[in-house]
Amino acid sequence: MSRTDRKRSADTDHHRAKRAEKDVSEDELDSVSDSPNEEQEANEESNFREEDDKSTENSREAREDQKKLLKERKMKRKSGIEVERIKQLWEKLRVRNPPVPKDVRKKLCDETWKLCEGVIGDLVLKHDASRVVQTLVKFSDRERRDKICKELEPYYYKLATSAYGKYLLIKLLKYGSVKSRALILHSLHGKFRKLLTHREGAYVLDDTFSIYATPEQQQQILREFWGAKYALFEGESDDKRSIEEVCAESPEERRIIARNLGLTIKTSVEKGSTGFQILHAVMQQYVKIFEGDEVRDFIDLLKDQVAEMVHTPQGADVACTILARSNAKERKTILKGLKEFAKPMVKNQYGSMVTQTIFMVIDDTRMVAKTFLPVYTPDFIELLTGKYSRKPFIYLLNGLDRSFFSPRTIKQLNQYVEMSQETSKKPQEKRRIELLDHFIPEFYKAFNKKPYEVLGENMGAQFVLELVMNHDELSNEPSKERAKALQTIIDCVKGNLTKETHLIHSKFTERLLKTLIQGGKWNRKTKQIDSIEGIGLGFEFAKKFADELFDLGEDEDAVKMWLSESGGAFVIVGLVDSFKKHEEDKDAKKFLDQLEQYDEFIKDQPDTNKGARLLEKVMM
DNA sequence: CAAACCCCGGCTTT
DNA sequence: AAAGCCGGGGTTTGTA
Repeated sequence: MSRTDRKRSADTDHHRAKRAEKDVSEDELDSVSDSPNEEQEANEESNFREEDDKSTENSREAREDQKKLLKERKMKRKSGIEVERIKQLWEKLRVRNPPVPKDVRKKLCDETWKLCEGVIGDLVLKHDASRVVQTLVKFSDRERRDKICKELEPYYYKLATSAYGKYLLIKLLKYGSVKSRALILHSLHGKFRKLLTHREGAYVLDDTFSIYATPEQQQQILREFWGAKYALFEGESDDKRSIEEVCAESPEERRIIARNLGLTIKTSVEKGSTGFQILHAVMQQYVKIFEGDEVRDFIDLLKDQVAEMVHTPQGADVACTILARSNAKERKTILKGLKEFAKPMVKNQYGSMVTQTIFMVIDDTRMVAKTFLPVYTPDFIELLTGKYSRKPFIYLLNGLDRSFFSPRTIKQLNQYVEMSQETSKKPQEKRRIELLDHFIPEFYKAFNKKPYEVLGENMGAQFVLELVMNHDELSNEPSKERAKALQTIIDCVKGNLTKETHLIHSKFTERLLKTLIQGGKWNRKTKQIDSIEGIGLGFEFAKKFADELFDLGEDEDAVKMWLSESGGAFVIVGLVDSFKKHEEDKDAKKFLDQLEQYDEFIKDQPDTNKGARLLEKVMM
């Protein structure tokens, strides 16, 4: 039964219909098919039996069946009354609309608990009774939950692999204390590998691993996949070595571990479990130690489904590793499978790293551009301003600039590049430039489409700055596009500054303008500007800017307007700095002279206008 | 570039 | 289950 089926049957149930619709906290368990009745239960059990011994011969079958049926009836008589009573209580307990008053709920709970205590193990594998226990868990206090957990200790594997029991197990983990979670983990210990390949168990294990297990417990679980020898629980072994350490010590051990991991991965992937986070973690271990043919086989196994793992931390690491280590042909296949998901991938925290790794390690930049550009083009503005998605593009423009990438990230990305040495030949910088060559026209197109909106967004303005400041030697030198963009920027900041909507009021505008006027970013180390020459920035831009906005000092109102905004005044500071270096230019000189007239006006600015304060100093 | 700030997810508490 | 604290990462800011 699929999840949706389950939901549907739940929805049609008459009990359910009365329920408040918005109650989403309802656990999945409760949405298991409703209206349990004896027939269904009997069916369940007979199904179970059939599964257990399929080998029964026809002739003996009848007799065996009868025997079992009899036994079943007996069982029912023995604990049947209790089950009935428990279910009655549960019917009252589970009502949601109106909710059961607390005191009544407690009474019902206590009574249910009295009946359940000691027989929980018998209840949990029946689909209706297991729901009773779930509700009980939900409404119980810490102490009682712990007791339930303890009582179920021998049953957890069965629970995890049971279509009905698995929900109870998840619920126990969810509401359980740290201690009871450890208990459950411990009881499942030794069975993790079996669970991963089990239809129901894989879900339970994945949740357990990715949501409830502590980092130590995660390591513990993963070690079990190395091989039986390493499946020791805490206390049983103090071996805390990482997989690399163990494998570095003994080639023989490495071989065994690699075989175990490889086999597990292969089985799971072929079963269609590529999306499980725990599997990503197992793969992450594997790719740390695989070598030779193992690498080729692994890539071959996954090359069509990389998209399924780029959104988890471990999966992204695996994806980056195989991208780095695959050869040209393999990369082509991988990219083909990724194309369709390129947009969600680059927007994802981890997926954007994968995207950037693709940009950084693949020699065939033409193929990369051809694969991704068409997907990005319709939404470039969104992507350029996205928290994560902008990173790969910033990289293209500016390399691994430390003001955009943390040392940790830089190190990690460089490791992938390192790994790619065997299969990639071009210098990394060459790859970046080639790719940029393809991308830059699209960047400009995106900006031109909605310049005002892009500049209005902080991230957008930052990107535009990187864009126009880029001065790599590209084959189709985009100087025309750049000049046009610079003009567009000036056009966008024309107009009345006192208007709320003027760009000067959005945070980054002032920086953008000042940097362009200075002709480069301020370098704190060298205490000067890293100026970029020959692309129309610096003095050239400053003159143009002053000319278009202030008519080079002849338009008093415009100058005053800029001076009375702190942000605007900082921009003027930039102009003054720039013009002072070029006093031989008559326009520059004229502007400076004109500005002297505003001496008083600047002095009269309140202290909140920090830009004006600074301007006073610079003008002296 | 560094300090301040902010936002979010995870964890603890009631 | 809700509220609040904490730490990490990312962003903004300050104005050389």
